[in-house]
Amino acid sequence: MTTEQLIYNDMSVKPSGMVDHLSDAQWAKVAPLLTQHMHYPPSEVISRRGDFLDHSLLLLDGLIARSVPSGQRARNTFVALQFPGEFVDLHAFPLKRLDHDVVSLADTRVAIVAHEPLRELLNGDVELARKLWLMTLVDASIHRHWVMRNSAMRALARVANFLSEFDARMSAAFGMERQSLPFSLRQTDIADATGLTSVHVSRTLRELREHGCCTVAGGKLLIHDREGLHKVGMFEAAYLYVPQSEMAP
Amino acid sequence: MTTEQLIYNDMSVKPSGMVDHLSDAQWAKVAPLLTQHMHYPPSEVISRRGDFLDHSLLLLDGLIARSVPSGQRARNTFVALQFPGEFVDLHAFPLKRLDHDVVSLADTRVAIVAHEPLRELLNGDVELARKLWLMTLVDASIHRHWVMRNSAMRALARVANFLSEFDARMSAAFGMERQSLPFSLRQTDIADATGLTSVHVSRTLRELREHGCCTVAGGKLLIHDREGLHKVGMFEAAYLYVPQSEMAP
DNA sequence: CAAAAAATTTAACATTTATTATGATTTCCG
DNA sequence: CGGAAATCATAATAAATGTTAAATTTTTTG
Repeated sequence: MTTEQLIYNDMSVKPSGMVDHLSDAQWAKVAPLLTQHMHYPPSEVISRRGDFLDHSLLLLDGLIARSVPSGQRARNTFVALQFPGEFVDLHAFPLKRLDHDVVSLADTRVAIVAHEPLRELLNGDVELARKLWLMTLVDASIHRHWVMRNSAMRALARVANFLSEFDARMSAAFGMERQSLPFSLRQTDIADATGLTSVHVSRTLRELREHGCCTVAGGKLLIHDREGLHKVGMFEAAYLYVPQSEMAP
Repeated sequence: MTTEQLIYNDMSVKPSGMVDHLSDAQWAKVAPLLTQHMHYPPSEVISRRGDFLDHSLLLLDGLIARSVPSGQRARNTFVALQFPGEFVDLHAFPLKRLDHDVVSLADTRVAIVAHEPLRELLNGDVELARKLWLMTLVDASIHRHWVMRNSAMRALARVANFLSEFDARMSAAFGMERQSLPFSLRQTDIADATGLTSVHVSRTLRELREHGCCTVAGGKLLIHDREGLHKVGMFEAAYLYVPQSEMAP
């Protein structure tokens, strides 16, 4: 509940990740709005469903889930994850009312963008407004993929696809692929994201491990065979619309 | 494949439905861009995944599915439905590349909005641009609900919730609630939308019928007990962001 | 470091949903 | 109108996943 409040001033370096859809010039216009930063420990509810927001968040570091009450089970359902370099709830700028909780899943730093100055800025820059629109549409594309994944894929492929997405988006955030990734999700979190039970997630992760694809343990995701993982999960990254400059530096 | 091409000119009356988020003055600006109309029979692929679009569609009449290849089963997965009064693929305006097919599920009429004049219009009207942005964000909110529904609800609740959404969005399109709705979906379409098999959809519809909630037959959805249907499906309409003026005339 | 709490693993069993197949019904079309 | 095709209903069976519970491991905290 208690949050450390800091004032950073150097946002001059554009973070890697989704925000790289912005040109350097565009980033230079947005960065001055990001003066206030917040820090949250894991499992903190940052904003609540139903809240009317006058600001949005840019995730700088850590991991955030967008979570709704689950249909029938006791737990929640994650409808989205956000990675460093992504806006968390930019949709609240036009939409105002939040339809999901925003929850930290790791030690998390965010920068705050107040809607009022953002409105001023976008009123004067149609191109920039369209870029931010685009970034919310990438979120929507990812939502659609989640619908497909959780509706039409079996547990093994589902978890493999989910971990592939995690890997791809972390790669975008880092600006490079890695064999070992920080992975702060518990198995119950994977369950909430994939619509499985944590017991079945455990079984499924064992299977992926035995296939030689990857290992989830000790807060790390180890990718042993990226190509194999993608194959099991039928993963194709197009739906992520990862900015080109990041993936081909 | 063959499509009848008509020229209507009277778009002066704003359709009911999602597009009612626009004020009358805003509609008056958009309507002149909607001069070209198209008509499609059921099960026509209107646009294909991967296409680069220079236009978007406003659905006037009928029903449209946004469909992607299914993870492992033979069939497709529907990631969205669009109802009359809704834009079908407005996201293609900023995003350009389509990540799903657009398929008619009934006799369908659409109006075409070319992106070029739309860009001109929106460059000069920040408020209108923000409204269109908002309408794509309502789509995203519905996507999130579909993630939850298909991830966390059991078959009976899932189908009940799906039919409740169908009813609510048709009500918005009609401008009123009805006890009997045109329903051009086959059971395989319900299956594609809910991530179930058509066999299981058949069982589930029988159950809903025996509960006295609703009947799907002969191209109609008969709502016998709307409240009961909502209860079985745990349906709450907030995520649809239905414009107020429509539902409380 | 030790105790407590949390997370993971595993197993046995229950339930839900998928699969396959067949017959009945409805819709389409000549 | 009648035959063909599509859709729907149902049943039997199989497979996937959920549930419960207990043992183990890991992490957190005093």
